Amino acid sequence: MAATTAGVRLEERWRDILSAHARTMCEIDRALHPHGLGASDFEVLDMLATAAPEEGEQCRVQNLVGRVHLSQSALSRLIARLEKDGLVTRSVCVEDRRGVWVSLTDKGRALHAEVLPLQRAALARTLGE
Amino acid sequence: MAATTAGVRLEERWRDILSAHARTMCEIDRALHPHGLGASDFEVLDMLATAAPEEGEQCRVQNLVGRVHLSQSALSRLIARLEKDGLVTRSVCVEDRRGVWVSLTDKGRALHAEVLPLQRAALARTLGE
DNA sequence: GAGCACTGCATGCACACTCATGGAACGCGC
DNA sequence: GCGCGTTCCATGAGTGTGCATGCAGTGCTC
Repeated sequence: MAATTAGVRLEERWRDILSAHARTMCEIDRALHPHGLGASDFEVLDMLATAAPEEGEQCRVQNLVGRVHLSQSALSRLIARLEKDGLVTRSVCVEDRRGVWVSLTDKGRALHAEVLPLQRAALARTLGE
Repeated sequence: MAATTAGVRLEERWRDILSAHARTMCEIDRALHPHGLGASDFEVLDMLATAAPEEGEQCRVQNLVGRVHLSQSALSRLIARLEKDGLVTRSVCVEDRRGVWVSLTDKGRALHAEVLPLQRAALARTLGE
C-alpha cells in the first residue's frame, strides 16, 4: 500500500518534469530559432562561453560529452554544424593528437551574448511562475 | 543584480530538470526496450490503460494529443506502430467519422500490466533518492 | 621497435520527431 | 442542396539522434 502510494507520487513528479521539460524546451527553441540556434546548440555554446572565458582557453570535445545531455556522436555533428556556421573552430590537440580542441570564434561569442537574455527570458516565462 | 541572481537560480533549476529528464528517460527506455517499447510508447499505453479501464471504453486520438508530450503526427505514427504490434486497435468513430477510436487489445493490456512495475522501478531508481 | 588493447572523434545507418500539407468529414449560412 | 471554413487524422519531406563501427593516435609490455 505504502509502496503504491510512493509509486503514484513518483509518477506525478515524473509528469511534472516531463511537462516542464517539454514546455521550456519548446519555448527556448522558439526564442532562439530566429537566430539559427536550437536548445542543444545554445547549451554547447553556453558551456564553451562559461567554461572558457579566457581568450586562449580551449575545450576538448571529450570534456563536453557528459556535461551536455547528448551522445558523443550527436555532439560531434552539432559541433560540425556550429563550425560550418562560423561560431566555433576545431583544431587538433597537439599534446594528444586524437583529441580535438573546440573554441568559440568572436562571432560565436557575440551571438552567445546576444541570445543569452532571450534564453533567460524563456526560462523565466516557463519556470518562474 | 537581483535580476541576474534570479536568472542564475532559474538556470540551475533548468539544469536540474534537464538532467533528471535525461537520466530518467534513458532509464525507462533501457528498462522497457527488452519488451519492444520506448518511453513514449509506454506513456500512450499507460494513458489508454488508466483513462479507459472499462472494457468497452474507447479513446479518441484527439483526446490523447495534448495529454501526451508529442506532436499530432508523431502520435499518429506511434499508434500505427502499436497497432502493427497488435497492442491497440483503431476504428472509425461512428458519431464523428473524422475521428478515430483507439483501444487496448488484451495483449496490450497484458503488456502494460507487465511493464508497469518496470517503469515504476526505473522512476524510483532515478527520482527517488 | 613490434604487437596489442584502449581512447577520442567521425561517420553509416536506421529510426523517431517536427513541420507542412493533403484529404475526408463536419457544421454553418444561404 | 451548395459552398465554405474548420476539425481530425494520415502522410511526405527534412532534420536530429543513438547505436554500432571505422580509423587514427596513444601507451603499455615484451
